Amino acid sequence: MRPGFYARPVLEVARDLVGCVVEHAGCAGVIVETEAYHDSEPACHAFVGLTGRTATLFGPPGRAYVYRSYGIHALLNAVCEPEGMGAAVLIRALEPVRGLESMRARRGVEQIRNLCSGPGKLTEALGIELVHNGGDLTHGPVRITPRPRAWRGVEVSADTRIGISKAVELPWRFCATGSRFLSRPVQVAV
DNA sequence: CATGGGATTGACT
DNA sequence: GTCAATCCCATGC
Repeated sequence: MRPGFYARPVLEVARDLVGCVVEHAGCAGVIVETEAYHDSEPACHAFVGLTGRTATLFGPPGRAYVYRSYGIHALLNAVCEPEGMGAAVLIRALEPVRGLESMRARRGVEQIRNLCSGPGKLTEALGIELVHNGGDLTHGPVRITPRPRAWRGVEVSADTRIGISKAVELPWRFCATGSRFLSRPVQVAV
């Protein structure tokens, strides 16, 4: 990504990352779902301040923050805002575009829609592990590249975040409108 | 040092 | 709808 892309307010980056491409180990997918986290609100790991666990979140923008969830899954985030701010964008779902056979082998499932439709699924599909925590997302090995031409005008929908117990009301989830590869559908207003 | 709580998923009723 | 699997680490004594 261009210099300074990640050193912006996390809500802007979360919206702009939709349509961009995550690559690792010969696999790639277009981001169709993200969530923003910021140290000002209690759902963010950085809310507790600077600790060993959250050091990456407070570090330079444009790095990967990878952590283990529920003892099982590795979840991929992009660190945002200037160094010293604890903020990141959680990558929640991809539309697979390259390396589908490798993804199928790692995931043990065949259906394309089931390969990367969740934050723990996409890290398993691409082979992203805890060792990638702190890595540079512009140079790899885990990389994020700008929107392909076909995704430049993608429409983005906002929704509330998933799977958290605090600050549940914030509309900080961003999805490619109408995508069939989301972890869950966007809540429709009644 | 002991405890407890997850930014989840898949299997099962 | 329920529930277990299972790792990391912040917190509190």
